[in-house]
Amino acid sequence: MSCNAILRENGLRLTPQRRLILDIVHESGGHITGEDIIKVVRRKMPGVNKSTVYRTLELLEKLDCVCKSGTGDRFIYHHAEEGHHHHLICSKCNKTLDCDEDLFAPVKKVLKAEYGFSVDFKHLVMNGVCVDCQKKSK
Amino acid sequence: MSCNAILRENGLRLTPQRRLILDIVHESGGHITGEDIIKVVRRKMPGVNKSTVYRTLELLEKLDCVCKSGTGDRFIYHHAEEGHHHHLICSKCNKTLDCDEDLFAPVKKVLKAEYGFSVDFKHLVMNGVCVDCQKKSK
DNA sequence: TTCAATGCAAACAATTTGCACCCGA
DNA sequence: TCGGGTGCAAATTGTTTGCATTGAA
Repeated sequence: MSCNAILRENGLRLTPQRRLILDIVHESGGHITGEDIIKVVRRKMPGVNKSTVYRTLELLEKLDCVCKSGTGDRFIYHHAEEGHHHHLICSKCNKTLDCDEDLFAPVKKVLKAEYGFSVDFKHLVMNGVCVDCQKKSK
Repeated sequence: MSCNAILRENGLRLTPQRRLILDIVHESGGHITGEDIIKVVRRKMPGVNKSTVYRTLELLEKLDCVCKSGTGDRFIYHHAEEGHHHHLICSKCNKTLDCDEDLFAPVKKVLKAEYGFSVDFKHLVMNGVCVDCQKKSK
């Protein structure tokens, strides 16, 4: 179901601001920080307030239109439709990569079996060093 | 090498404050947030300032005596000596659990092979629901 | 006497909240 | 006209920084 439909279903509207924010998250490909969303918003639709951005993100998260994860010092958002994937963030160049969630299926199983913990693997952020930066540092 | 030794080696001192903070991180078993450290400090040694706490943590991290990981909205610290383990944080009760890092060895390998990404698995924080809360919600 | 160490207050950054106005169904 | 939606400013939260004082080697 589209975000628009989800909104309507809850008696909410797809305002230009919400449309914009939704688009930005979408266009980001993988994921994007709240701060960066605000930057883009300021460029594309000046006058839109950051509180609107955060409120919209909160709303969209509640409606499962976007996912929110923590990267250590801030939050990142990504489109829920794009399926669950994990985030690889290069600590050298800050570039980000996504990887498939299936990779973690075995781990998930073990955690459940051995620790009784059912992990929410929608929200996994990993730091490390990407290929390019590894080459550079040689 | 003990933290004390590491400090001395760098011409630094193991002051009562540092000793206390080190102890708190140690006693926390798994890991503890900066805020919680401050709370315990206030109880055990009132008058010690939070800036001292954070500065000490920063120092201890630089000296590899403690590790710092981020959960999105805050940081958690744990003793470096206790080896690298990952953190399971229950999103219902906020209880935390640690799991072994070996669990992720296969994943690490795949990420390296398929994405060329060398993950730093010292700092992994996972959200989910713990056994107890799963029972409760039934 | 020197410089590491601390307390205090103020700065910070990212995010959240209170409030009043506005506008569309 | 009712309440969803927004902008604005101020509040919060966790953490960091600047600065002057203190105290141990």
